[in-house]
Amino acid sequence: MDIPSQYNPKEVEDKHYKKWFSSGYFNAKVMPGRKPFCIVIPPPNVTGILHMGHALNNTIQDVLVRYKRMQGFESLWMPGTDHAGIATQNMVEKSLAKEGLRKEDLGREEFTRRLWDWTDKHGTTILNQLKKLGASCDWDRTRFTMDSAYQDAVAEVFIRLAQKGLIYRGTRLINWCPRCKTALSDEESPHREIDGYLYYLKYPVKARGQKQDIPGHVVVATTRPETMLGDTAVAVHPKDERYRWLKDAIVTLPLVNRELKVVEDEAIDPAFGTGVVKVTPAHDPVDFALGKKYGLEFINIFNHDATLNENVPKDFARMERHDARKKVLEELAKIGLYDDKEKKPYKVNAGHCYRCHTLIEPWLSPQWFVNMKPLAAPAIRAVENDDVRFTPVRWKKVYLNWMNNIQDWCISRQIWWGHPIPAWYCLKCNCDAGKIIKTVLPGNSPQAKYVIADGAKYVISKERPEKCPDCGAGEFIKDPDVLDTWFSSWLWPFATFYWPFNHAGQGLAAAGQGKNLTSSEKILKREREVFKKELEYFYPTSTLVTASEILFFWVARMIMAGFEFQGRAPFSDVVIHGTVRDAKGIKMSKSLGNIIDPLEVIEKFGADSLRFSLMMIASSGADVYLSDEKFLVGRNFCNKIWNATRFLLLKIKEKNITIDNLELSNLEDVDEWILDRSNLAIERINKNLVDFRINDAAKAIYDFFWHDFCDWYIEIVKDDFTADKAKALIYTLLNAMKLLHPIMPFVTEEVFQAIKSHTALALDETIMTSRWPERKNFGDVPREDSAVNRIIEVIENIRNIKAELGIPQKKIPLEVSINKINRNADEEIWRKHQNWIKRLAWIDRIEFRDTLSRVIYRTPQWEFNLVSDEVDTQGFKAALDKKIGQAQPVLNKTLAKLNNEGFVKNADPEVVESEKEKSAQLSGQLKRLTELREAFK
RNA sequence: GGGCAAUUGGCUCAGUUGGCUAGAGCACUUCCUUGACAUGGAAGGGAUCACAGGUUCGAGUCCUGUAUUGCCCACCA
Repeated sequence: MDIPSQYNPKEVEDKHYKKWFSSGYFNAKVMPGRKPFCIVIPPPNVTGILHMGHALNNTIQDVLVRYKRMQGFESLWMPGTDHAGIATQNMVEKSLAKEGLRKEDLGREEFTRRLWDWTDKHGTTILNQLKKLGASCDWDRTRFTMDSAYQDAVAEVFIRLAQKGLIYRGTRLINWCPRCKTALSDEESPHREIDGYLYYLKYPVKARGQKQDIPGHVVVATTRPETMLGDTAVAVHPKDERYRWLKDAIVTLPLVNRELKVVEDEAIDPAFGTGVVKVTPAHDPVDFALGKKYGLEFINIFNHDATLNENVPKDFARMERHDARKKVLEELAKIGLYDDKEKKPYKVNAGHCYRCHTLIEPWLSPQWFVNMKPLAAPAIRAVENDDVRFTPVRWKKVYLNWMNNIQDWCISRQIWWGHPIPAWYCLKCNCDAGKIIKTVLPGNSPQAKYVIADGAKYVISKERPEKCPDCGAGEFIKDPDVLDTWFSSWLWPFATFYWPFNHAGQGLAAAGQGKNLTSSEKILKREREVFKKELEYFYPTSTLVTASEILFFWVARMIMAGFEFQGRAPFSDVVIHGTVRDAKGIKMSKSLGNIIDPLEVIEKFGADSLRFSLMMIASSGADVYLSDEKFLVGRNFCNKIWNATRFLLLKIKEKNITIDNLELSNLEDVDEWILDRSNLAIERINKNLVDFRINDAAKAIYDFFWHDFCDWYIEIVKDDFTADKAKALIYTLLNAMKLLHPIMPFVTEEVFQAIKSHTALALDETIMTSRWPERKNFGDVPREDSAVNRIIEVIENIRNIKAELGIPQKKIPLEVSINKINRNADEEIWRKHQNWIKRLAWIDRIEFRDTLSRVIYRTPQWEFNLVSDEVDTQGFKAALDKKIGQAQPVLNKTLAKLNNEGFVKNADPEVVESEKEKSAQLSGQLKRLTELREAFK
């Protein structure tokens, strides 16, 4: 039998994965009488390529799914991808640019076709990469947020919310990305600090009527001077005495020569700037509110690409916003209304597009919104009640804080890739009312042909309406916008089960896009029943594993959708893990060039090494700092497992031992010891996995396997390798492999299969579906005081003293003297286990005597001497002094406690007792150490 | 501006209801190729638990304040 001394993951991983997949081990189905466990994957973008964040996220999920599967749950991990509207469109646009084309050159239909082509070609890349990682998803269920049944779910949801009055169309100031040329939600426009200036502009003022004692101008402070072209008012605080006179003045907007209104509002801070604010209702959220409140004019001065439009003086039209700023300042300076020396550096917080990082322009435009407050209510309650729990729990507060301040959600996007908005506009009615204008916008707006104004009348319907309910005309245009990607993602936990069951499954739907299905109505009906049952069985799902970045985007909204459309939360636990960073703590990103590619790590060390290392490092919820060396833990552990197995199997072969059952017999103390340690490991791992402390579970199995099993048990048992021992070894090894399987699926399967083929055991087909180990008692072992623990202590003492004496690792004789008290029992332990001591402490013979020529170590039970000429007394004495120096203050502290009445009176009696024991033990120890030290003068 | 965290050996982190001579991994020092593994084994050094108060018989752990760092939210131009 040839087993190489180094584990080679490459030969192993693909082989096992193929086998698992083709055997259907990943598939889950409705199993009445069996409890379900379900995780829906956070669907990666179709544009995605596996990065370390995915590796971390999906390893955690796989660990949980595999653990539950082995525990006998019907364990489903639902996979799929997200169409990622803006991201995907940007990507395809980029590839188009290589051909020198823009999407407008192709037109919407052709561009959409390209998007589908691209999705078909690249959309499964990341799923295949997840397979490399070992992900045990039920791949037959793979869903896509744009497949036909899913589109139906999205339309259904839109219609239901619209019917409830929770969706409305309105003209609001929204976050506009001038590069992606679409509206974004607040969440998609994160604020970032940018360096800017506070500019002081002078607006000419003259008296209204007789009053003469007013200045010639008023100074306003602004960070965005270019927006002054859209000003329609100035504002001050009503109690600001300095500007009393403004009410009776005429303020003129320079360059434009528009008269500005003067408004007074509590919101104005007199202490900021000059206390006078320029008001641009169409381009600033605060000003927008003021505009609404005081009935100001809204003048939109920007095009959709953030160039100035025709609502500004001719010289400025079509200028880019930054150039316009420069020119506005120059022109004002020319007429003495601005002095460049008076600007002050100022940090501005401004929204940025989360896809392309372009500075957001607050822009007034008609969009679709969801009124979120009513949806939030049950989702807040559920988290408050712990019906949905967060791990780590601190996220609960973050969630509640956001939910309690939730704003309406802008869901329309002016892009081409995404779910259509099921809204239709009657051309006749709307054109007659001037609400739809047939025109061509400058630039390349997707709304090129029709401008649908605020207040246009619409019909909400999945299909094109036949007739207008008002005028009876039959010509409609479809709303040209698409829905926010997250408007489909928030349905993921139930839309993946084909809710609302109007469409058949993937196969059928893909074949006919829903059109050729009339002949298959029976199948459709049957499928519908199946899907309903599945949703009933697997929903609510169990645990959602995600990064904190998408808590609001996705997690919060899923909880809301769950309540709204299923009447229940979509999952009971949300596990939030940290962000993957490099060794310096900087977030890994492609643009910074500090990424570590998980696929390269898999290639180099294997998926198990990657998985184990990640799980070991990622303490729950904390950020993960990675560097190449970190993966050595996993690689070394794989190798350790491999070699331990190799050793056992070679020994079994060499001794010609046949193992055909795992009924353990003739157990000795050391066997009971390791079985006890096994039980402890099982307990720890279960506890930690239930609490989602996967790193602690990983540590527990690591310590058990490496230290208890390899360092002690295998080492002790080595020279007494009987058939009974072999059984106990294999039994323990199998249990360890099962405990480790969720984290390291491949090497554990390899070991499992190796055991299977090298023994006569009737094992399961695969470790994947074998039963999770349970605690089992083998006689009662006094844990602390067992003979094995005492011998381990002896061995450690001898090794320790040898090092202190500077005796190199050579075999030397040991003299031992056992104390008279309890002599027989103690001596028996020594005599019985002297072979262990000899081998593991490097002793060549043990002599039992009444008195020793020299005592070098002493315990209450025995004392011993190491016979060697090469003794470094200096080092030994120093070591003794150090030990005495450490023990003395502790003893003093303990005695002080015991002399303290308060302590003896108030402390738990058990604690007092243990302090007493401690003091006795310490003073004994100190006495022995001091005696030894004296003897070594 | 509001909120939430964190601060423990050189580095990364444990320390779960207050009882700890504060643990682990990596790194470091010394020794060992012994018949599974040098991707290994053995031993060791190294921390006044950010700081200042407080509660308590007792504080790394609870409370208050300070400092530093990080994250999230927010319409102060």
